[in-house]
Formats: sequence, structure tokens, C-alpha cells
Amino acid sequence: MTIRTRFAPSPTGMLHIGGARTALFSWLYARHHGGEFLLRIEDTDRQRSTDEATQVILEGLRWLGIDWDGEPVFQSQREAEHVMAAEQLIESGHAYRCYCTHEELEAMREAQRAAGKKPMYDGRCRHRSDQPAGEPYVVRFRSPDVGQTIVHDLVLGDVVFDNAELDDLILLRSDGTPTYNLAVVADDAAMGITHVVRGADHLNNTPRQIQLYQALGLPVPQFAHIPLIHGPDGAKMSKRHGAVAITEYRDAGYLPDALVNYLARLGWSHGDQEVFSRDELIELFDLRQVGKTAARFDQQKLDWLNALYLREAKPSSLVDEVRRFLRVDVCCGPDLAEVIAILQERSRTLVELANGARFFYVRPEQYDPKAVKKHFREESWGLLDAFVSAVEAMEAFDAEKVHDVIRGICEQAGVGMGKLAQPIRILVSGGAVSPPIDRTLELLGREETLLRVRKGMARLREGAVS
RNA sequence: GCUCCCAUCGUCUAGCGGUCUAGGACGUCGCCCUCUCACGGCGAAAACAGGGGUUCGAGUCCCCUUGGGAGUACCA
Repeated sequence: MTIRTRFAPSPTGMLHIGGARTALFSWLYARHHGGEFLLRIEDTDRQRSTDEATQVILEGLRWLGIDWDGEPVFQSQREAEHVMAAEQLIESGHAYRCYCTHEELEAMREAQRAAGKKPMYDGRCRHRSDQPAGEPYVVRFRSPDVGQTIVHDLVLGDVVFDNAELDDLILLRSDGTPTYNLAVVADDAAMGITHVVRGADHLNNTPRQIQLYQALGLPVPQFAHIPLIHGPDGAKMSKRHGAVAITEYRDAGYLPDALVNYLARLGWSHGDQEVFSRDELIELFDLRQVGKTAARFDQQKLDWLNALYLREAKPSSLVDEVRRFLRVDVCCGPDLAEVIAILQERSRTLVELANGARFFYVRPEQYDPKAVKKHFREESWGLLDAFVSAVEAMEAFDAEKVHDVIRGICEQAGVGMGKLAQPIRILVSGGAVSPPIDRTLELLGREETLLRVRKGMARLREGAVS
């Protein structure tokens, strides 16, 4: 039997971290077993579903590199099949028409709550024989009220539910449209899904769905409920936790491979290993190694992984992305790939990298006052003058020569290299932080270096900041 | 309230009855390297929620308590 899984988001919002991980696990499981991974858009809630949300979800999955087989199935287009399934259940006696009004139901639930009971439909229309013409009705599932339904979960193990706890759920609304539980069962069966991998928030729906499979005479798939992801404070992930939409991570300069690696390790493990390539994940992923406990999202660990992937990437593979984040013209400055090469090990995100690269292409407008105050002293001017003269006299201008020049001047003056390197750094970059000064100047080139140092000295001497 | 799930360092986790004076990673804190920032190296602090059992032996099995979480819609 070939394994077939699916991801079934409802397009009522963004693809968030939790959904992305569910999709990832489902995808990894299918790919690991050489099976298929399908997509189904659960857009039966017409009020809240939007095409924009659908597009954003697909875009997020593509960016993460989670590819799906075939075309996405839109649940709303399968309504006829859902209605047929409901009719089949009525005919077989597994479902019935219910004429209860909202008011009636609310009153019933209120009474139950007041009595300290769990609000449940009491089945009052089960044996109703009249069929009032023109009265609106819903179709309810006649759920068994004795016995137990057991979910054999691949992650959680066997979970037992007393059937008495499950009431008669609505299959068809009064406008004739199908509800979630009916639609999922009908669609998963029609799509030939063998393993339903989804968030643990669906565990409570599972016994009802198993009953529906059985009533419809359909094979029950395997289930795997993976624990939820919580925000840093332990509560459910929500907007107030900052970035939750997958696209926000892309825009913040995270690499898809890093995010995938991080998400995979959130709830799944393979011994002590922390870093996994995509191929390794597919090769090693197993539902049996998925933990049962909800995980908190840890931005700092993601940052660490992203930095790791960033510094191990080929500079040329980062050029397009970095240029996008830079938003400045790079045609007149040093080769961007070379700039990336010296910046990638000192950046955690593409945004940081781009920010660090910007001064190579844009002359500093101002100089960080705190840096100036800290690094410019009386002796600085003499050292800088000596540096300018030395550079003018240099035959070749490369990192090694620049290093020698700076060191030579400092040794002669009997001071550490920082006494000269820092003022230069501030004058060429505007701040106290940059890649190694020799490589930085080499990339800027002799003319640009001289221009920035001279101009900077003049401006600071005017007392602008110093 | 009721039903269901979960419980090892701050965080992600290893552990599948004895190898645990509990391992790794992120983060934190020292030290080293050093022209800044990083990278890298070395080291440190840091956990089995509590209580009962079962067993020769429990982080590992069972029960209770506590604490989190999910569900409880004519949403998905």
C-alpha cells in the first residue's frame, strides 16, 4: 500500500508556524515512505475564506520547499459528494433530520450548563416522525450512545472515548451545506488518504470521524496527532507573539532551509543531532520519534540555525536575496558576492547581512557619535594623516598590504592596532562595526578609501560630532 | 463545569527498569583568540512538578494531586 498524506488548511488566514510544521511533518512522512502528499483547501466556510489567503498559503509552502502532488483539492467544489454521503446516512438510518431552532438549542445548553453537565445535543429529534413542510432542518448523525470509540494514534497511542460523551453532530446545515466533520471524512476517503497527520487540536474530532467512516462503510485511515506549538509564554500562538505568518519570516531574512530545520526539531528528534539537510530529514523522519509534548517557539534557536545556514551558504546563492534586502544600487561598488563572503559569518539574517553590506555602496552620511567619542582621541589625527600618506604611496592595495601599513604605523607610534583601525572603520563605514578593516578597505578600493577618510577627517575636524 | 491530551535544565530535547553522580543543542555567564563585530576553542551554572504504589532496583511502569494545553458551534 502506498502511503498518502495530506495537508488541509482552511484559507481564513495566513499560513502560520504551527500549520507549516504540521504540513512539514505530513510531507516528510509521505516523502520518507515514497508516498504522496496532497493538498486540500478547506474553504467550506464561505464567509471567512478568501482567495488571497489561499494564495498566501500556497506561496508559503512553496517557499519552504514543501511540494505537493497533483492539483490542490478545493473542498467547496465537492459539496455534491458531501450531500450524497449525508443522504446515504439518512437512508441507512445513521442520520436524521432535526428541526430544533437555535433558540431551542441554546436554551437546552444553558440548562445543561446550569446543571453542571457538558453541553450536548440530547437527541430530541431522533425519533420524530413528522416532517413539517417548509420548516428548516439540519441533518444530524445518529451517534452510538453506548460502547467506546478508540483512536489508535501513531503519536499518542490508543485514546479511548466513551460514545456517551459524543452527541449527534450536524452533518448538513439548514441551508443544505455540509459541515467540517462530514466533509473531511468524505474527502479523505475520496482522496485515498492513508495517514491523517494533523494538529492535536483535532484529536477530539477523531472519534466522531471514525464513527462516520464506519457508518459510511469506508476504511478508517491511520491518525497521527502532533502536539501544538505554543508562543514563548506557553500560550497558544497568536498575533501578539510577533511574527507568526510564514511570509513574515521570509521578509525578516530567514532562509527556508533553516526554518524547515528548526520546525522539524520542534517536536521531533533524532538522537543528539541538531542540523539536518532536507534529504536527511526525508531519510530519517519517523512519526515514532515525534514527541507528545507541546513545544514553545524559540526565536533565539531559530536565529542560531539561520546564522549557521547563512555562513555555510555559497555567497553566489545569496546575491539575489541580499540585493533585494539592500535596496541600493550595487553596480558601482565592490562585487556583492565578495561582500557577502565577509559578512555571512557575522549575520544572523539576510536583513542583518544587507544592513552590514550597505556602506560598501553608500557613503556614510553621518558618523555614530558614540563611536566617535570612544575612538577619536588627540593621537588619532596623526595616525590618520600617516595612514593617508602611506596609502597614497602604496604600490598595490590589497588586504595584506593594508594590514601591514596599519600595523606599521601603530607599531611606530607604540599603540595597538585598534587605535588606528577603529577611526578608519568609523570614517569609511559610519560606525564602529564592520568586517576586518584590511578586507573592508581592499573591497572599497584605494580611491574610495582615501576619499572617505579625507572627507571624514575634514567633517569631524569641523567639530560636527567630535 | 465536562471530555480528551501532556509533564526531564529558562527553551528544544536524549533517555524506551539497572550503562543516569541524567547526555546534547540554543540561550546565559566566565576565560582564550582579537583592529570592531562575529566565527572558533575551553569551561561553568542550570532539569527528572509533588505524593503514593509495583519492583531486588524507577526519569523510565501504575494511581492520585498539581500545573499546562485542546475540545465542548448550523467554524475549520
